[in-house]
Amino acid sequence: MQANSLVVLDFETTGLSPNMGDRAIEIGAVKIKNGEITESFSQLMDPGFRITGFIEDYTGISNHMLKGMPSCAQVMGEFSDFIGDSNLVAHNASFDKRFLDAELALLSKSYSGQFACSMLMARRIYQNAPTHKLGDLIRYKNIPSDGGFHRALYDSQMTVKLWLTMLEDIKQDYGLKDISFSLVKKLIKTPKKSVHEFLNNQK
DNA sequence: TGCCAGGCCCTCTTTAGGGCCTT
Repeated sequence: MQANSLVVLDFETTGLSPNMGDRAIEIGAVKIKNGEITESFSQLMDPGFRITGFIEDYTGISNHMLKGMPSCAQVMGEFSDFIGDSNLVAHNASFDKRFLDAELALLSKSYSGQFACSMLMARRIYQNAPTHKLGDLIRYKNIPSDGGFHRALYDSQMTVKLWLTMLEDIKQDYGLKDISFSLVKKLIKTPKKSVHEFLNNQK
């Protein structure tokens, strides 16, 4: 079982809204246990229609690359097995959750883990960062990267690094030995102006 | 071809509007 594991995931999609007919075209994910990367998942998938030039430019994923790739149903079925009962993290998780829920609903599948959002976390921990975009936060924290954002596995790998950096910063700044997923969920619900007080009370 | 959404969060707020994030 994977009760202690966390899956950090990122979708590339045909647009912003599954309610408007958008589909996933790539899923990238990294599984971590006790702060260590144990597995990864990366797969392009055919949404069943041509993607726009904007999405080709934005992601670097072309219609040519998607031709012959397995269907969303096949890939998401495999991804459902990958995530198991892990908790889930994504940057601006409300976006990735919408697509995960929509794709799995088409397969009559669901998942038992809970989502946490690295962007909402960063807005609380790094309140002075100029922006809370993933790429900008990576630069803000001087985390090594080659700047090749907007592919699913790469972005999920960068999100893992940001996530582990945030946990380490909290531990050091507030003298905490361990940070549970439930503590993270409470932190994300804490108003920004009360974050310092909240973390001080966790000792 | 060109267009689309939605949750969070702040403020000149809560009977609202707009920027930030994600593709």
